[in-house]
Amino acid sequence: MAGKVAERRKVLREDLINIAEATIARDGLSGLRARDLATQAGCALGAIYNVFGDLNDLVLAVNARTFHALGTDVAAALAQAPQDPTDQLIVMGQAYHSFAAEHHNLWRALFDVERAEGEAAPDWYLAEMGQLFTYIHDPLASLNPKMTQADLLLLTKALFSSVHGIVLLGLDEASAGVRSHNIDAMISLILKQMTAPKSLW
Amino acid sequence: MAGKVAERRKVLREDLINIAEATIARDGLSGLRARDLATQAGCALGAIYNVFGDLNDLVLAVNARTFHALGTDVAAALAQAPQDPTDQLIVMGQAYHSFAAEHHNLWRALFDVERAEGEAAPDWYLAEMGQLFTYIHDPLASLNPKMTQADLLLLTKALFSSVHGIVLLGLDEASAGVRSHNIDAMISLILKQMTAPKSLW
DNA sequence: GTCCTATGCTGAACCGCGTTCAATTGTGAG
DNA sequence: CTCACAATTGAACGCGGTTCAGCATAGGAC
Repeated sequence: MAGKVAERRKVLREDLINIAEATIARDGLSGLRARDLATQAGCALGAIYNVFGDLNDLVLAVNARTFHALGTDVAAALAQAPQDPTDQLIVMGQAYHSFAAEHHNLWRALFDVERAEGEAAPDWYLAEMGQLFTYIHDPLASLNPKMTQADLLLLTKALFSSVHGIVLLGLDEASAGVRSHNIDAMISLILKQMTAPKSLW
Repeated sequence: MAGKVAERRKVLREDLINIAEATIARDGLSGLRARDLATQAGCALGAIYNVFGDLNDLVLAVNARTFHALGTDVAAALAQAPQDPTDQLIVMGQAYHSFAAEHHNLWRALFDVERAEGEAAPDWYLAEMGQLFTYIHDPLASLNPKMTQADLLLLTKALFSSVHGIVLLGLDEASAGVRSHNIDAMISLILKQMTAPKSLW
């Protein structure tokens, strides 16, 4: 039977991604153990390495899913948002925060995964990132019709990075009593002021 | 001889911190190995554990130094900055960027170190962080004399987080060709706009 | 059906690493 | 000098990712 092996591996691959996803969500990236994975998947320890080069590759597969889900959430928020570009940015920023808070361990794994020194980011990463940037770019472009592409790109990256930083540090101290609505307030504050008409351009 | 043991340990403690600092700076946090440390310090493997509870404690000691050096750099930049509060914020943000770029691995270790789930941050961390926040808070207060303390704190945290996010993501892709002056441009862009008079308060 | 070979699968073993603790060495009071 | 106690040592432990020699299986030839 042609492709029997390929199919078995495909099923195992999906199983392993599902289990790894659940494990990371529950215990964090450092809670992922090859032996536990094999036990839960009902496969041999070595079988993992027939499907993935190493555990890091498996984590990257989980991350691809996570990143895609993140993109979907942000897109859904954008679709329901008002027409006002500033509101759109705020809604997306808060959707980003919401996703990170609800899937904290999976979201952290996106950034905590080991990346080889000079290695280029995988295609799916660039594609998802590009999509997120487009969502941000478009409202900004409509707010600043005269801005050059280069400046728009800079602004896009700056705002994404700012929201990311606010969420990152905000969730880090979340256990220390920082309230979720404070994070949303900071996101809203930054985005409102950054899109306010007092233009510096 | 009184205190002979204590003195020997003190010297070893300093040696270990120095070696760990150099190792992290060269090879990153994951390049730190107990056996290498012992070899380089000319001590027994177990001796490390007479001085530090575990390797994480040693990393925290390195981080304390790094954080202090960061605070000193930012303070020095502030001291040489113009009187204009916005310029002061920009100079500090760029000093933060500069420190992170020049001591990338040590700076990353500040955030990559393992922190126990519910464990409170150590005192030195809170003290240094408070100092940094004061540097940011004061120019903001002079720019917004009518703002409440709570709002000022929110703005302070939001701006710190934003600059942190810009530097973090900027340096991550630094190998991928993002130029350092772009990071500075983003920092300047955010801080100028966020302190622009078009007040939302 | 039976044999045979090539291919896939398995899990015991390997290695590196943080950490421990029984055995050794050093210390200083009497 | 002696002794009791403390400090130091480094071999050994446990854990976890990864490998690979040996076993199982599939499927073609007859």
